[in-house]
Amino acid sequence: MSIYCEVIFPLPVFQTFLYRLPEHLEQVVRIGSRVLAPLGPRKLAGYVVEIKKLEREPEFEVKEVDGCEEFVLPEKLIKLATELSRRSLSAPGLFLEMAEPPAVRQKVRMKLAITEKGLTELDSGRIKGRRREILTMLKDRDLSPLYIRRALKIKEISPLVKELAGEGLIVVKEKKIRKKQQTSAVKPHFQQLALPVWPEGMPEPAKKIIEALEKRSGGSFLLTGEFERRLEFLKPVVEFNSSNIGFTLILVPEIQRLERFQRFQKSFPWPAVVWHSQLTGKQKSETWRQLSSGQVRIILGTRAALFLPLEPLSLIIIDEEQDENYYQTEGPSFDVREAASLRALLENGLVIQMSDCPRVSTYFHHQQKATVIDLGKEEVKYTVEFHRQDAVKLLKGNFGQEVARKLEEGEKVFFLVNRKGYAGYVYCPGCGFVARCEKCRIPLKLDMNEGELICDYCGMKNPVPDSCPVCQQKLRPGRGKGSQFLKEQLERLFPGKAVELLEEGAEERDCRKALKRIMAGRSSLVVGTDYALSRLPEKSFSWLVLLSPEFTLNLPDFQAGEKTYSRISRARELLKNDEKSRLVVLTSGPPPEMLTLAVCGDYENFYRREIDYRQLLNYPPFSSLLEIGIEGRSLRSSGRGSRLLLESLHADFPTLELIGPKLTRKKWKKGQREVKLLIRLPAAETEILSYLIEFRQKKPALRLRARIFD
DNA sequence: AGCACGCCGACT
DNA sequence: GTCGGCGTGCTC
Repeated sequence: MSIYCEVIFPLPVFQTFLYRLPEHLEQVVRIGSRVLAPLGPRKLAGYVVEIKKLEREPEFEVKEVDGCEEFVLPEKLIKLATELSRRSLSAPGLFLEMAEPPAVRQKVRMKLAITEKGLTELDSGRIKGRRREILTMLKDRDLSPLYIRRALKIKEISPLVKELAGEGLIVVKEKKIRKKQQTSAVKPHFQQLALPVWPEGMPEPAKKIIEALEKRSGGSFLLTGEFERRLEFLKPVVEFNSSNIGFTLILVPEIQRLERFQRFQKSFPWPAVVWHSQLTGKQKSETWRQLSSGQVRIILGTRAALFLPLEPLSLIIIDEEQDENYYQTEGPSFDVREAASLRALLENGLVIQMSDCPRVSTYFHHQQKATVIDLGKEEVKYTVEFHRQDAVKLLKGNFGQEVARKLEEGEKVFFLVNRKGYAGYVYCPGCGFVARCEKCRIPLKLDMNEGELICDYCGMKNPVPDSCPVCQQKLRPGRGKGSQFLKEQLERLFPGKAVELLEEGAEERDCRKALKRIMAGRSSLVVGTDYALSRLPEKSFSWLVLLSPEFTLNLPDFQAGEKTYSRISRARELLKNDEKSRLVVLTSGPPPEMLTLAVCGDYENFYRREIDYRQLLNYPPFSSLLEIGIEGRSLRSSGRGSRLLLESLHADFPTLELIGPKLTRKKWKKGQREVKLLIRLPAAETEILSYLIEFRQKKPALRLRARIFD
């Protein structure tokens, strides 16, 4: 009787595939083995999740596994992927892919070449249209299909390639890029020190954590307070864990945040490594080798590091737990904080979350469990002032002269703005016409760098019309000025001073250059959006000007308050905390109390207000919300899908409270839109999740995404 | 994801 | 008529 195995492929599908194991692999393949198997016309690498015997042959034709690699994925990571898939409604294979060691994936480079027959046919003039264009391109040199596709703007190239190859007009040359380094089958492993290290002179809460680590009883703590104090507190804890218990993983929300840990990392006697998705193949292989050597005990990284096969992973530290980057929307969407807790649970490990402005729910839950450790913060020394005035008007008066004086003293000023581009819209002063996107119907944003009108929804770029299409008057930029406008005004008001603009869309290289100029003091005026917040060095500005920071407060989002607080909190980090420094807030109306609390870093009072509001409106943590994203192949199909889902939810869960639906846009996939539903969850979340999984099976063309707030 | 199949409008 | 676009369904 043969032995079979179920295989999961890194595809956006929710099924396992059954294969027969050839005899010579029966003893080799294990759960977690990376195997090569035929799927349709192609061969794919997947992971074995089950090995079994069958009473009788299944009805469908079963193919045989083709080969097996040495690498075996730990079962815990398979469990993690499965569980994350269940909660997020993303395909499990996509999570498994994240756990892949470097250099296992073999890349194949495809090149197309024209044949003799192709050349004669081309000369004969019998070939027309697209086919002719492709052959003409190939006359000079071999090209990859991707290159041709882009050059000729063809949507689907593979049928064309197949056709031409079938007629013998071109040949497909496949070149396997050989693996530079074979990943060792040795997984990262942990070596306990011969002599346990017991740190001395620890504060009481640290002892509590160490006890939990030693017992391997799991659990979680929330560390609040100033960053340096957090590190100081963590040092003996990490030292204890890393010498006696297991690996320590420090997670940061984005790559830029790794830098802050450099010094911390070096304060330990063991080599620490960094792991994130931007490492090159070579760097990954090298890091993997270091991990396999058993010397490394501390890993610093982004979400990608969460899937490293570290055993035992006894401590996961999550830095800046409030950071929105922890919710990944690209690829398989999931919450890194949730995944970290799951991973810790599988490893009997402990989680420490850190932040000086934790999410309201996080703070609430930890307060209930008495696991908040507050290390206190620095006293605010800078002065805070509010103005109800337009930035440019303000700068033209006394305020501008003070800024000029500051600049003469060699100090730096940072302006935080909400809006990219030059103006939010352009209009005709004669008839009131506003230029809009033809597809999305929203006003187009004026971008001076591009010299174009850009749609914020679909990313479509349009040339700026010379005049109003209705009455032929000259169009003007409207109110709601953006970063480019402010930069232009600053350059005019402070002639001779370089103004740097830091916002998304700039080349990473240009950004680095700008940062260098700022650091060197060659540029002292900086305009930036949120993009700048994570890149600018801490405590390097003596003036911080926030332009309409209340803007985000009014977004239709129950988390608007905490998001605004966290944004301001992050901006405050850039400000030098001394008597000479100033934080200036420009609002259009009277400043909401929330802002006053945020600019002073008064978390306690912010929290008290916010938690009252949440209770009043029955938002998390007092209820659970389920966010469902529905993405179809077009807006129409997502809309249809969302209505269908709504109806069926209403029918099967009559008491369910629905908030939504609404449209969301995704910047990274221009033009694609998803419909978002928000549901107030009854106690049993599993029930509704299984319901959604069933719904997905009935409507496979829709991509569902689930996220739970509680 | 890739690929095939099938439907539909717009062109040599 | 048929070419190319797009929606749907399948892969052990």
